[in-house]
Amino acid sequence: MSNPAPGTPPASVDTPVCPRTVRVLPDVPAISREFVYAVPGPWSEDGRAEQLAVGSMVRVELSGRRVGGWVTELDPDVDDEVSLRPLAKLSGVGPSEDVVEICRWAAHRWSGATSSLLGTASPPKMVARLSPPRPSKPQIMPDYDLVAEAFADAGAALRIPPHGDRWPFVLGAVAQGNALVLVPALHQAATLVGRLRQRGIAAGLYPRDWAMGAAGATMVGSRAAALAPVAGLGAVLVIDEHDEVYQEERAPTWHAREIVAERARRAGVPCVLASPMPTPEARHAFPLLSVDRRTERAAWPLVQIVDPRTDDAGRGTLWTTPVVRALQRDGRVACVVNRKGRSRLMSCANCDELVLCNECGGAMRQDESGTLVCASMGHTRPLVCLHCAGTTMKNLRIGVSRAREELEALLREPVAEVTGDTDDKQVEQTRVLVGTEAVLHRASHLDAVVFADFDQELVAPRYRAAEQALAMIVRAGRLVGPRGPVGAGAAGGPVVVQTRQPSHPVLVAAESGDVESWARGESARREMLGYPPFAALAEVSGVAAEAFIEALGQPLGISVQGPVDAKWLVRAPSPEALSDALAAVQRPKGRLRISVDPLRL
DNA sequence: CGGACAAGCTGA
DNA sequence: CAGCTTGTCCGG
Repeated sequence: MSNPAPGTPPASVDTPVCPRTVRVLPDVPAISREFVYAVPGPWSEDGRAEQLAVGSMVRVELSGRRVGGWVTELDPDVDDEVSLRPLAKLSGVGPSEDVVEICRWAAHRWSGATSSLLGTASPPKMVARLSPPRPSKPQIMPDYDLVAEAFADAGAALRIPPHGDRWPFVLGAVAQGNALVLVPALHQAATLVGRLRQRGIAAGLYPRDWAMGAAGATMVGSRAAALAPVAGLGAVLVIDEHDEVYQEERAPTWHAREIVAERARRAGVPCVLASPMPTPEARHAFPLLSVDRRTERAAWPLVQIVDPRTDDAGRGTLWTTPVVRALQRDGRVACVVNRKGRSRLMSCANCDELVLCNECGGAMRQDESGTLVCASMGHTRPLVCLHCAGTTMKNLRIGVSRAREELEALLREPVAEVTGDTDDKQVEQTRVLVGTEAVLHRASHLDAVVFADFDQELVAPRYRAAEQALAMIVRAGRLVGPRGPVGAGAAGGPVVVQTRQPSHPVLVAAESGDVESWARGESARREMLGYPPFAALAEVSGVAAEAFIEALGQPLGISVQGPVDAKWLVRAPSPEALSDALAAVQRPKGRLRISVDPLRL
């Protein structure tokens, strides 16, 4: 697909529309200015001028050196055409015009450089020309009312349980035309592409098959695929939209789900956000649809809650009797012991109740003077147990290494510690694995998963702690299988959760396979506390942060908190209000990092 | 970003 | 005051 030049005068009759000048955004991180270059005369003769389109990748001379860049406008208004330098090279086909526009929108939305988004939207290897699209077999819509309903209007937040079948919805998406399908991991995307091709559907993997999408095909990929070219886009589907991998962690901290939702809106096609636990963001943007309750419940894992306060034998160690018993049964098991973050968790030495903030529910720790301070909001209270008035607390934090040693002694068999650099062979050969959350990414097909200290997750000083905790149970549940026989598969093993908060909404949701009441509560809480999607946040840090905050001032509706650890928090009632306010500030010199709606906060 | 150029610092 | 470092500006 070569874009016709928009806004070119209708004048010259038969001559092909060839731009004489183009505006170019250089691919240099620190440069956000665009520059106008002349299209070299000979390019009109050899057809290169004709190929120029918004998004085209070119090389230009910029202050004495050659840099890459993207064409952002054809025949822009310019004062003196004479002094323009010529384009140095036409490198290849680039992002389509709609994607260039989306990159501009996203750069503003997440207060970052357009060039960084265009880089993600560009082919990994230069593409000289697009080949004509492969024919895609006409699709038969799956005979399933929910699929039809999901893709009927603007889209939906679609609740499918951890072991629910997403394939009918993939077929539903491709039945609308060329689809954009996002999955959390690239290997899942590759599998999906294979399945689609078996069905005779023209599908490509992003970024590898960039040119296929540009020519016209269904595109499947992970986060980066949000910026894939898809000529003839008919529908968008995001699988497991709750997964955190959809947000870029480097600034600009763009979110694939938000980008594809905006693309779908602009293209007037449906956008379906599927997940076992639709996020407040998805539920805020789209109507909620769900499979029926009975099907949903059966496709959740079996979740067993163990409260260490009721297990005398377990006092003082991480491993309670029910957990040890579960681990002694046959089969492969993984234990998650999380020591991430600095949330040192304490419990009362007398009654074993957790030491939590009575104002916000977050974990508390002792400061130098012995006073309890909550990590999230900074509330303080004296060192007294609210439950039994005890004044002696014990530290619950335990490292993975010690947990492994304890477990090995209890089970009298080898236990492998899984870290980032444990080799796969060892992971495969050992029956019992211990590690941080990473163990859930490394292992496959387990017979049980144990969360040894789930309270660390539930009370972590992050506003998304509960959501992240539930997502972990979903991940574990996928490794052990569904609680009830689903289709041909047998019932799977348990996800065992050790917690001192057995009635926490996240655990009630996981245990019952019904996340609705948790989700409503979570949305209400976010709205009340002013967190996304009901408000927008930006974390501003770096040496230039102070000057930036000073220049920002106090625009109406914008609040500024901090500095805490040399970081400021800017809060606005909406993403638009936030990005407009941030964009209005003249950027001071020096390093500045702006994280919009950061995950860890 | 990286080159150009200006202003500031140093040593003979 | 040459020779060098450091800072600031700007690119078509």
